[in-house]
Parts: sequence; C-alpha cells; structure tokens
Amino acid sequence: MTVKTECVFIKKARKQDVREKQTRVQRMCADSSGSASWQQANMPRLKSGGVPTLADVARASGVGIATVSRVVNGGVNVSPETLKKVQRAVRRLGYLPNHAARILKGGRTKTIGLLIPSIADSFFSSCAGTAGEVAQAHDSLLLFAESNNDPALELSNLAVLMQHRPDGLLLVPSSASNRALRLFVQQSPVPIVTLDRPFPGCAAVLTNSFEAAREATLHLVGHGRKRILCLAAEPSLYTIRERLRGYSDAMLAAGLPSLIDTSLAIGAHNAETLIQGHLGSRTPPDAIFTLKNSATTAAYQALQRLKLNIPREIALIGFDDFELAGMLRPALTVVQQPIEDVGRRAAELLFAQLGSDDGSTPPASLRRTRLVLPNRLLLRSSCGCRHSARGPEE
Amino acid sequence: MTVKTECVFIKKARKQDVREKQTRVQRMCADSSGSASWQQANMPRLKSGGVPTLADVARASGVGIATVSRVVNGGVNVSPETLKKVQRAVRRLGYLPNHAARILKGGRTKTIGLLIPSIADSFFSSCAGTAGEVAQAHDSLLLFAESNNDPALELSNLAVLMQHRPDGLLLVPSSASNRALRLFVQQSPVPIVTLDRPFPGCAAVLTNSFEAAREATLHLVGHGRKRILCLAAEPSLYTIRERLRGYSDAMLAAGLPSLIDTSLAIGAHNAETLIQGHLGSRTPPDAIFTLKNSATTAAYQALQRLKLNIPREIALIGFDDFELAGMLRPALTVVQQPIEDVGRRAAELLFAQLGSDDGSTPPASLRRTRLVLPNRLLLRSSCGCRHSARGPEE
DNA sequence: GCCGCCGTTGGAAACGTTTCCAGCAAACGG
DNA sequence: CCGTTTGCTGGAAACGTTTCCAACGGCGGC
Repeated sequence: MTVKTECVFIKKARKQDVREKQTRVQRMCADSSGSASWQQANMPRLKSGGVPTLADVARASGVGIATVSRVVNGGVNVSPETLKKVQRAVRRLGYLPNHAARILKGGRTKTIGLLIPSIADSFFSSCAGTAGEVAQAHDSLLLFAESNNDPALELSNLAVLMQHRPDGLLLVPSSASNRALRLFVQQSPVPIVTLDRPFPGCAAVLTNSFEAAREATLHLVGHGRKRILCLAAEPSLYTIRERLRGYSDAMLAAGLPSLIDTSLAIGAHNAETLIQGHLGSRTPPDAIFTLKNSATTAAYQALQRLKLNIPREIALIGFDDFELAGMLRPALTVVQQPIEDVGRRAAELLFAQLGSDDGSTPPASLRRTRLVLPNRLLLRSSCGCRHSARGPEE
Repeated sequence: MTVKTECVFIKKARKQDVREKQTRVQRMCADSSGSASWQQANMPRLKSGGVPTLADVARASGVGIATVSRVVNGGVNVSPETLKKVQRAVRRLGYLPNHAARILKGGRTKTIGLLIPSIADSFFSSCAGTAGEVAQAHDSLLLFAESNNDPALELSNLAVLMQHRPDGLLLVPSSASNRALRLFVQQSPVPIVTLDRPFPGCAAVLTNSFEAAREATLHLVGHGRKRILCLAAEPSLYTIRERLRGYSDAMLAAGLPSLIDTSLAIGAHNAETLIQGHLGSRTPPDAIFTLKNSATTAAYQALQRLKLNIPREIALIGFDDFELAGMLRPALTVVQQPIEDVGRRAAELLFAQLGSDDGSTPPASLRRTRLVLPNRLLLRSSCGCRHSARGPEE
C-alpha cells in the first residue's frame, strides 16, 4: 500500500517537473510581470501550470466548468451576473480556448488546407490571398503546404496536412495521373476543390486555357504572322497542355504549321540561345507565343538583347499578365488570367460543399462542379496592335 | 435500473445518429468503394464510425492501443512480427494520427503562426515561401493570417491564430505603438520573431533601411542632383520611417533641402497629378526617390506619360526590386531587399528559440536577437549611370 | 532452482473541451 | 399547497492520443 502511494507521489512529482519545464520554455518571452497575480493565490497549484484552461477560469470565477464553456460559446442560458463574472475572469486570465481540445470533440476544425506548388509564385500567392479572404469570412484559417509540382512531395505534405484534420482541401494537383493521389482523393473524408488544374473526382475551378490560347494565336495570325513559335515549359502540366492544344488548333485552322519548342527551361540564358537558334534557321519565326510567365519575360529579355524590333520584326504574346507588362517598351500583349477569382471561387465552392454550420445538407451536385473562368486577351503593342500611342494603358 | 439502462440506450442511439451524420457529410467525396472492406467485419460497430483511430487499428490487428501507438511513433520496443502486423493494419485502414489529440497531450503542435499584412504582396509572399521551407525542414506547417496593416484586424486574427496553439509566431507588426499587441507579446507563451519591422520585446529580422536609403540618396547627389523629391506612402510604417530618415540624413549631409511628399496614395493617377504638380513648381525636382514598390511603378508610369526623359531630365531610384525592373527602358535603379533571406532567417531564428525536439535549452539571448540584413543598391540606368549599354543586365 | 533482469505488452490516466443529463430553486397554474 | 414548468448550474462522459506503470514470460547468473 505504501509502495503504491509512493509511486503515485513520484508520478505526480514527475508530472510537475515536466510542467515546470514546459512552462519555463513557454515563458521565455514573458519573463516576470504579466497579469499572473492570480497564480500565487490560495488554490493548490494542481492545474494552472502554463496556459489557462477552462478549469482555471471556472476556479477563478467560482463557477462550474460547464458554465464557463457556455459563456465562452456565446453565453446562452447563463444569468447576466454569472456571465459578467466569468467574462471578467476570462479577460483577467487571458484565457483562449484550446482549439485542439475543441476539435477533438468532433466539430469543425475551422481550418482549410491549401496545397500549392509554391507560395512564392505570384499566381498561387494571389490565389492564396483571395482564398484566405473567403476563409476569414467563414472564420477559418488557411493551413499551407507546398508541393513544388513534385508528386512525392505532394503526397507526403498532403499526409502532414491531413493530420491536422482540415475541414476541406484546396489543391493544385501536380499531375492528374498520380495514382496515389487519385486513391487519396477517392477516400478523402473531406471535400476537395482543385485550382487551375482538374483532377478526377474533384470539383475544380479552372480557366479556359484552350480558348484563350486559340484566341491569342488567331490574333497573331490576324496580324499577318505566318511562322508563330510557341515556347512552352513543362508540358506535363494541364494548363500548358491546354494552351498548346489551343495554339495547335488555331494554327491548324489557319492552315499554318505548328512550331512548338518545349525545351525551354527556366532561365534567361537558355532562352536567348534558344531563340537565337530559331532565328538563325532558314525560316525564322515572325512571332512568338509564350505559354508561361517566366517564358514570356525570358523571351522578352532575349529579344531585347538581340536588338530585335518588337513587333516589327517579331511579335510577342505571353500568357499571364504581370504588373509592369504595360510599362515595357513595347508594352506586352498578354493573356490575363482571372487569378484572384480562381482562389476566391474555389474557396467559395469549398465552403459551399461544407454547408452552413447548422447541419444543413449541401447539394451533392457541388462535388463535381467544374467552374471555368474566362481569360482575357489584353491587347497592348507587342502583338502589332497600336496601343502604345498614349503610353502605358491604365 | 431499467430507466437508467434506457437512458443509456437513448444516449447511445443519439451518439450513433450524430456519428452517422458526420460520416455522411465527410464521405460526400468518398461515395462507395474505398478500402473499407474491414468495416463490415465481425466487430461490434462501437467505434470505427468515420476516420480510423488508434483503437480501430488495435482491434484490426489484435493488439493493444499502446502497442499501436508505439508502432506509429517509430516502433521502439516492439517485436518484429507485431510491428509488421500493426503496420499492415495501419496501411489497410489508411490510419492517420489525429493531430489534435496529439497536441492535446501537451507536445509541440508542429505549427508556426505567420501573421503578415497581405499574402498577395510579393514581398511577404516571398518571405512566406522561404519561411515555409524552413518550417518544412522542421516538419512543421505554416498557419496563415493576414492583418492588412490594421491593428484591430491584426489583434483579432492573432487571437484566432493563438487558439491553434502554434509553437511560435512570425509576425509583421502593423505598428510598434499598438498597446494591446505589446501586452500580448509580453504575455505570449510562445516565442515571437518579427519580420521587416521591430517590436519591443521580440527578436527581429530587419533590413538596413536607413543606410540603404542614405546610400541611394547620396548616389543621386553624386550624379549632381540637387532637388531630390522623396515620395513616400504610409509613413506610419517602420521601414518607411527609416528610409525617410536615411534620405533626410543624406540630404542634410549634402547641404541640400529635403523635399518630402507623403501624400502619395496608391494608384497611378494620383501619382501623375502629384508629380505634375511638383514639376510645375518654381524649382522642379531633378530626381525622385520612391520609398515603396507601388510608389516606384506609379512614379515611373507618371514620368513616362509626361514624356519626361529618364534620367536626363529627371532621375529615379526606387525601393524594392521587381522582376522586370531591369527590362524597362530605361532600366530602373533600385534598392534590392534581401526578401527571401528575411523569411528564412526569421524562421530559423524562431526554430532556434524553440530548441531541438529533445528538451535542450535554447540560449536565452535569442529572445532579443536583432538581425539586420543588408540591402543592395542595384545600379541600372534610371539614376544616371550608364548601365543600359548592353541592355538589361542579367 | 530461485532471483532478478530484460523485452514486450496492455491497462488506464491525463490532456481541455463540449454536451448530455440531472439537480435545484423559483415561478406559476391549478 | 402541490405539481409542473422554466432557467440556471454543475458533474461526468467522451473525443484520440501519449505515457507511466504493472504484468508476464523467458533467460542467465548465483
């Protein structure tokens, strides 16, 4: 018997020790002071080690735990004076609900997972921004992870993400043919909306890459260009493939030969020698259509270095607008993607699938919704149009 | 007795009901199929409602919960055959640890809070990117929130963020004079590192705005400019104030009058009329120094529209590099900030404060560390230098 | 041959919250 | 004056983990 008691004692002492350590570490920033006057109070220091809990508040205000919980959750069925008393204690102790404990009870985590190739890419950071706004409107937080377009990394980060049990997932799938990802999607306990690229079994918010590329190409054709070079990187990506398809389709319709070079890696030097090579051929291109932001700027820089006159000697249209495209000389004609709308609409679609907080039933049709937002051809002067007369457009 | 039993029964039934509903909602995407062959097995359906738990795995593999936990956490002190058996069950059931339950036990949450003004701002999204890399290296996730530089929003989002109990905080404080924020920082249970702007009591990773602004100004002076207009927006921000100080200091040292206009709101039109106003004065500026990316592009656009020759008639240096600054005609001389390093170093500093996973003691000095990273003056041609000879530099 | 050690295992407590239920007092209708 | 409702309150179970401890069997050393 004594042995047992002693064991218990040891156990308690150890617990205390751990607590002590944790607290010390946690307090590293808080040092002394603080509103911790209550800590030296009469209570046995049983609880109240580090961060205040419901029980601490309950003890400090002399009510039950359940009552404090009710107060924290909106204060229904609580008498005014109790309400006030508890609220004071909450403020005094600086109590914040422990989210982990809340979600352990099975409710929403108020968290949306966002898995994108790279947050440093302005396209995806813009998506993240508007998605974050929507999340905030539903007072949820965004949980970020990056995939670098690498299926393996994507999968492992997805696993980490799912351990946090987000209510839903915004996903930019690296590739539609990823078997493991497809399996995950099928078994996913939460709704998934993909951005920018479709994935079988998921709702998706896309842009009409095909039509936009087709339109841009035909625009160049309309300017009398006959040898339009299409520069693409990473044809493994859905959007790039679609744009390629649009380009080819337009060229075919115009009775012109497709001229595609997918060898462009990121980096200006490569672009320069690459373009130089094309220009030196027997039948040099009289226009370039780039399918990607980095390709566009690389091509532009290369053409500048080669002292080629844009658009007289060679026209240029690029995919994806960027801030200063209109300030360049000549101003760049680009396909402008509705980037921010993609993030916003995807998040809205996701929250629609989650349904309102009241257990209302979200229509099952949302699961397969496919939203296609329109790209816009932003005519400036690099395509041959005379938009540069007044300088950069507003 | 019977009453009590009935009560229990009813209770169970209700629970079941809730479970059922949750499961239905959660499964919306999963439909039928899946690897759920084990669900129709012999066991009473006591547990195993939706997402598999440790107990489910334990039952499926015929061992105890504790053993499964050991397997999941690295499999020390588990016999090889048990290990294999449990691992198979884990895979078959698609078990993922419930993060909430884990952190409820008091460990690290493997989560870093990131509170920035706006993720859509390329400066902060770059920071976020590198910070995210560091976080991933410590297999943690980033929890995002935006403040819009609004102290009230900052505080409320901070409260939401803290409910998720991040292990540490990366913060871009909207203002150092925010009393409530200062109170929060003092009592914060977790270490905080601020980015780009200092805050009393926090470690900080900054850039030497003062020196860089001074250097840029003196560079313009060196080109013989005498009336250098400084365009600033939001002088409430630390970095802007520092840059203003650097400018003023340089002008004073050069015996020139400071010419500061802080009335620039974001938007090109305002900049145009604003600059037009300055140019129409009796003593028009012969150089402009802009303290902010948006001000730089606005000024550049305005000068282009007004058909002013840069740098002959008016020189221009801007704060913050951007991708195409070198491709403009003339190429823009800018102060290049070590954006990515800021995010990376800040995250590293934060994790250093957290200490290694083993309860080692992180040196307390880290708490007040202030890292100042150097800005670089990137000479191109808009300041008067002849760097444009070969076209845009690499 | 007994004792104690070691490797392996499972039971059970604890983490902080929500929520069901019961208890209690006051108010109210009969 | 009693029975019932109503409003407020607190106890306690449950969520899924981790981890402490006890138990158990085998084995080597004395």
